[in-house]
Amino acid sequence: MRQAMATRKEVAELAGVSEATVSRVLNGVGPIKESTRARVREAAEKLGYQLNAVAASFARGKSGNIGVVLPHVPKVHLFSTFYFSEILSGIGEAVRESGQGLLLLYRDPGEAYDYASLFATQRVDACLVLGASYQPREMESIVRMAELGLPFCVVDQRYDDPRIPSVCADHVTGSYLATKHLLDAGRRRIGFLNGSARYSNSADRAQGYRKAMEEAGAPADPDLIYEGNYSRTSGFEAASAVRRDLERLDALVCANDRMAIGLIQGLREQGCRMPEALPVVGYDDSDAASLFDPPLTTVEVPFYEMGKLAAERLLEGRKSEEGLRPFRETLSTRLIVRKSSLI
Amino acid sequence: MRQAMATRKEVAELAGVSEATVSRVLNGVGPIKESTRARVREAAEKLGYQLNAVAASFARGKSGNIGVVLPHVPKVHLFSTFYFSEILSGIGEAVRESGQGLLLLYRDPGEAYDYASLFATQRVDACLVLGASYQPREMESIVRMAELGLPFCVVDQRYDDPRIPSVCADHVTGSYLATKHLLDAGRRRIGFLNGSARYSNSADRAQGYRKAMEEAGAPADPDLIYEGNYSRTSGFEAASAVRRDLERLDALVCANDRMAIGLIQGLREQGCRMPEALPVVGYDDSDAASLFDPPLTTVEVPFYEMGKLAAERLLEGRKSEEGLRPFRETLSTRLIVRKSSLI
DNA sequence: TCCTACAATGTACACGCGTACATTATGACA
DNA sequence: TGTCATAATGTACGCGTGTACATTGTAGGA
Repeated sequence: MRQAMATRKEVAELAGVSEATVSRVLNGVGPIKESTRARVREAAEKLGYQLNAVAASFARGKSGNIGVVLPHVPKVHLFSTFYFSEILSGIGEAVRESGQGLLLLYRDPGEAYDYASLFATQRVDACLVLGASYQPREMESIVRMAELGLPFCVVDQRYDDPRIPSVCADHVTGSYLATKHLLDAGRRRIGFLNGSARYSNSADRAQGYRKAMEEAGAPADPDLIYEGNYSRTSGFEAASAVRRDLERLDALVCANDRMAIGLIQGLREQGCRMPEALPVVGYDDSDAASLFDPPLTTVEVPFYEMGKLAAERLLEGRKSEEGLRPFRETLSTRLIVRKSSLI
Repeated sequence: MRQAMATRKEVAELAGVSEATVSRVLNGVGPIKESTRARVREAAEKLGYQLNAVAASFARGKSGNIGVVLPHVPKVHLFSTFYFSEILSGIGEAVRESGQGLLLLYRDPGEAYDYASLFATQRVDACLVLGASYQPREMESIVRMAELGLPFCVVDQRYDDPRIPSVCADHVTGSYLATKHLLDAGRRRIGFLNGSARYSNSADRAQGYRKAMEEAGAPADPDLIYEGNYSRTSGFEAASAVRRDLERLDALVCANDRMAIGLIQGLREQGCRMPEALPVVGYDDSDAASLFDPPLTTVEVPFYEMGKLAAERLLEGRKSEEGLRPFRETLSTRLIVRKSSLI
């Protein structure tokens, strides 16, 4: 039942002009007499004609799509993760306003992903990389994109290479503030539950933590640094180790809220009263942070704004003549005090 | 610095074959001598040649993209909503496996959205509609798609028109179970905080609630039915009205967890002890439900599965010859009892 | 050896658009 | 009226595929 679309030729005939003129009217290009424009518009309307976006992309040599490359983690509902969902919301907002398409792409973390071919095959005109890590193959792929001068931006992952554009958050300060908050409350032996070390933002958090500890003259004890993977489950599992070290611990800083929640749940399961047994601070200020019992002291990170900014920068660059210059934006973070860190 | 891509012609020359053969090898079409296949592969590899996806789409007359149409609500971080994020995660999983592209599209709720033109312009080969409502203009647009026999599927919104394919959840039963749970606990005067009436899933919830009440011989009191918009804020605001009616209320069923949480927070702010003052049940079994204090009794809805199923059905239909036949799948819901509904 | 069937490959073109370049209309000005 | 700049439009072609159809190669049977 799908009716064949009217062709540009038919529109041209009906309006009594050439196909080129139809094209010009529909794209708002070049000088056109007002009467002609009206005739063409009318003819197109009457025939129900619409530009074929694929053909137009082809002729222009641009897909009109911005790609967002996401890690595919089996069994994880990626969009349901505060981190990704917020960043994506920001990206969505910016791209929506621009009229470009938003194409979602999955990559296997750790695998080499051929970003360049995304451009070679013209599936995207520019792309945003989320959840990137320091792993060699992943870095190579990204560096290669930079070498080719392709328009892209990495979100929340720092690389030393200055050619790699990125939008990050100041996790060093965020983590520093979280730790200092506990130190100011008189805690000295503060542990740290970090996420996977392969992300720069994990390293940054660790750095901020260490910095605060050193400044306070209570250097971080390596034995009190735990590693999870940012999942609630990993926090839950870390509870055993933390439980064992409980006598040597005054407080704990977690690299995200989910792990903090998992940890608290795990400790409770092991008979600890929380937060009395161990003040905890989270990180991200996710929805869960304020809803959880106890509400989490945490670090607010402008994920939405980061996504939006990254997309906007990319879209700007797309317009300007000689692509976009590499850039690095770092947005600030902020401590939010709630009950989980109080005795 | 962007190096020009090698052309199919060059590959053909290097391999000593025609362009058609190159195309056949790369698409795995038709019988090809093994030695030829190898030569072509090698040549393509050597030249770093890759099919131009846009050109291929153009030649095929298909974009290779599945569209997901989302409502754009200003200031709402759509992906950060349990409902959308779960459905999207499911869709993402199915589409990822299929090798199609996943194109995100925004529509203004209530406005007429020209779905048909999405196809006419070939931006998508099929599409999924999320967050659709009963509003006349929206319905018209969707019916029009059905009339044109376009491949699409509406998620979690029922229409009477049998030509409209959809994947829904059994909210009547879900809401029925939630209400019955309270009735079984001896509550009689049960109120209902619904979401916007323009969604069929709101109507279904209301119906399940009324059904349970009638069966129990305690017909729903219209005065005890409140309306929010599924946001936490709207739940918070509803607290005033509920507070006023507190003497006439034994318990309250909410149409989603966010509103339930907002309501409880609002009532607490007005000096009520919760859940003692009013047992509440939520709906969705979002992450927040189990984290909140008190943990919410709620109804589990397989949003992820719904998204996945809808996408799979669409992708199947794409393969089969004469498109997809209209279908309606209804997935079941399940009550989960926690503390918010206990005295 | 010739014929036939099918495998393997080549030839040629359409797909629908954007746009460089060519051409014609228009109006201002001398 | 003639000239010229510019507006307005037309002509023609390329973009890189997929694929229908034509052609050639090959093997097996009569």
